[in-house]
Amino acid sequence: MMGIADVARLAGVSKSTASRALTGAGYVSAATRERVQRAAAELGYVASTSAVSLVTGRTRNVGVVMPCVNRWFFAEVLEGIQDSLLEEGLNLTLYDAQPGTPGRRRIFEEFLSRKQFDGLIAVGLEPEDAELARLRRIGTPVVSIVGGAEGLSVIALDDDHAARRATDHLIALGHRRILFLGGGAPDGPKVAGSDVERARREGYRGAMADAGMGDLAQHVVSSLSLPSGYAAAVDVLGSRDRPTAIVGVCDEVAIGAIIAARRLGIQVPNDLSVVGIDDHEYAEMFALTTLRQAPREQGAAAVRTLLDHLADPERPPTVIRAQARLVVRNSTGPVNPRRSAAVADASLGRL
Amino acid sequence: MMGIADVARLAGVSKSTASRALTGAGYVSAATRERVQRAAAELGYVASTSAVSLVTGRTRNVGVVMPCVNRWFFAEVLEGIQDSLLEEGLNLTLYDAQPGTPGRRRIFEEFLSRKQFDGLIAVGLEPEDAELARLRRIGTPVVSIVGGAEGLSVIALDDDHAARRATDHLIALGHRRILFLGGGAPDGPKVAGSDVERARREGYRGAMADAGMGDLAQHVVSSLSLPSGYAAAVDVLGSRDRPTAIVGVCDEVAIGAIIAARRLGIQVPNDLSVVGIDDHEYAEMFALTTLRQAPREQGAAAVRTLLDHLADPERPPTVIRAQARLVVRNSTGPVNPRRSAAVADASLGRL
DNA sequence: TTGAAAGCGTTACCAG
DNA sequence: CTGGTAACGCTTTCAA
Repeated sequence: MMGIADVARLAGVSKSTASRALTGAGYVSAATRERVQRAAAELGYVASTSAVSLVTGRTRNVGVVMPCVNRWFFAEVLEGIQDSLLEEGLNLTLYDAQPGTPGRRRIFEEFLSRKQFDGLIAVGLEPEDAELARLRRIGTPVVSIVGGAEGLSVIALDDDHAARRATDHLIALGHRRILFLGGGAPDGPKVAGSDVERARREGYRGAMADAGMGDLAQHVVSSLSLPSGYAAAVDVLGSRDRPTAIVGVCDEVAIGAIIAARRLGIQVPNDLSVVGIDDHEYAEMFALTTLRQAPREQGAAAVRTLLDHLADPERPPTVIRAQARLVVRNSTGPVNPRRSAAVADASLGRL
Repeated sequence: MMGIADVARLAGVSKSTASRALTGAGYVSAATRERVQRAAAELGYVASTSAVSLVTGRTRNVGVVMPCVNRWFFAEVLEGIQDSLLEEGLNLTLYDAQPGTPGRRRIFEEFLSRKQFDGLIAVGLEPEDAELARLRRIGTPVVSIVGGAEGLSVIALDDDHAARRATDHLIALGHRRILFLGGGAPDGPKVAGSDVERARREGYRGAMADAGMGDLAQHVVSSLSLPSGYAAAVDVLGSRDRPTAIVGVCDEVAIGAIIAARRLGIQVPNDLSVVGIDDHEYAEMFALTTLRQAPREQGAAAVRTLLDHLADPERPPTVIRAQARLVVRNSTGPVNPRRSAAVADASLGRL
């Protein structure tokens, strides 16, 4: 095991000088620095992280907690975080805290209090009270993506606004029978993403109400996944008085609806308009109109914010709430008068 | 900052005794242990990881390197690893080493040599020679998932075998015009997954050759993603002399082909059979016949193997090569005689 | 069964 | 600009 002592000896200087030369802190003559660096390179010396951390109090390590990594949004955020961290020479310790698992409990009770990192990024966590309490007591800065909490810095999408714009877009195209697809049952059990889903549903409702169509608002339950969106849409679209437009709680659900429509012979966008929220990697393939959020950039922003907090511990928490941009593709179009009429007929029981 | 000294003081014992009581190593009377633990709990004491690592030489931390986290397979493997690690009370440090990025270079040149972890799991890395050399010199055990290398323990799928079985399944159904969809151009640039793709293509070719249909073997390029599979399949299926069956290099590509077929009005499985490799989360929704690999379990197995190496450093490397199991759903069926004839006609130029 | 003391490999402080 | 020395917080001999 090669230590800085070996480097110092080879370079013919003291440990202190070697340390200064290598870390760049403090005065060292150019010649000495050169000599020490050469020696270190020759020996393949790498400083022991534990020793450095022990004495400096910094781990050069950032913790990331998220409820899963196998969903598009989370994976993207994670890559965004990783990229930024790498640039700063910081390590990423991952905690995959799936709700309701013993692993999650352990993460909150043991791992997070180990102070193995200089700061923490929590993504879409929707922590319970006990968990939130632990988060606060961590002692290092915490930045939250998606969800927020008093006293933490937050990077999030304005979900209400996104859903509102999605709905408004459909309304502007003349749609009235607009369905909101996705999210849990109004008083079902709490699952990952349910806060987000609720906010989006509220946005949808708000837009409908503002357009004087509050009584037409309709919500069908679906998990935030493509197969689930597909299954739910098959049910919904099978009925005679089906909607002319669907707001998907997220792109995967919206795409599920498009696939369902195709299978049932319903033309998109002629007979059915579909809009999502995300701008998922599949959105383009399905020509999905959607509200773009940029998860990678959210990840990068979280790292920046965290770094700011690290540099100045007194810095008050900040909240960034981004507005999604509408990306119009080909899954939405003006309401089809024929279908519309047929629907009207159907609803009057004449067909 | 509370140290073990504070715990010791409160419990009225020495640091050594406190340490023994807390770590469980060495003799401590039950009464003392009780007292120390109570004191620790009262103070909310948590041992400093860096201090412990410094003295024990163990970080209780496992590194995981993969070329991306936003693809199904990798995300699943990652969750499998995380679950197992959590159970063992080990931390996971993630390195997302996307090929060709400066980040990747940095990971190999700086991070991996920091010895911040007790062991490393490399997933689908396909390292270049220089990278592999670094991997070997890490000094901690390395377990590889997917790819392998002399001297490392490996957990992998038998890709050749999987593709063979996929192809045999189609042959047994009477198909002759079977296309292999996916993977890079034979001598294109090296991209993530290209070794895997090559092995699967070989398996396909082998099966075709063994059935005396080697000259019918046909390969169309596609990236390992759903949109890419879709686009490639649209091209392929648009032509009059299209295949009656497709082997997708992975499920996403296969599903892309199914979606393409539907769009073109081609019935699956009546007019086209499609088989994939993976058993992706969407496979069931598309009734995709596929060869199941279990990435979570591969992750778990890698952790087990790594732990074995940690427990016994002399343990020679092991290689586990799993055989995928055929899961028959509804995307494959007997070749349709009518279409088959039409194709034969077309190929003779009579249509 | 317990305590004192010696490190683990660095950085940081203080003289020189 | 450089070298000695004291931490950093813990585990681990070694004696008692």
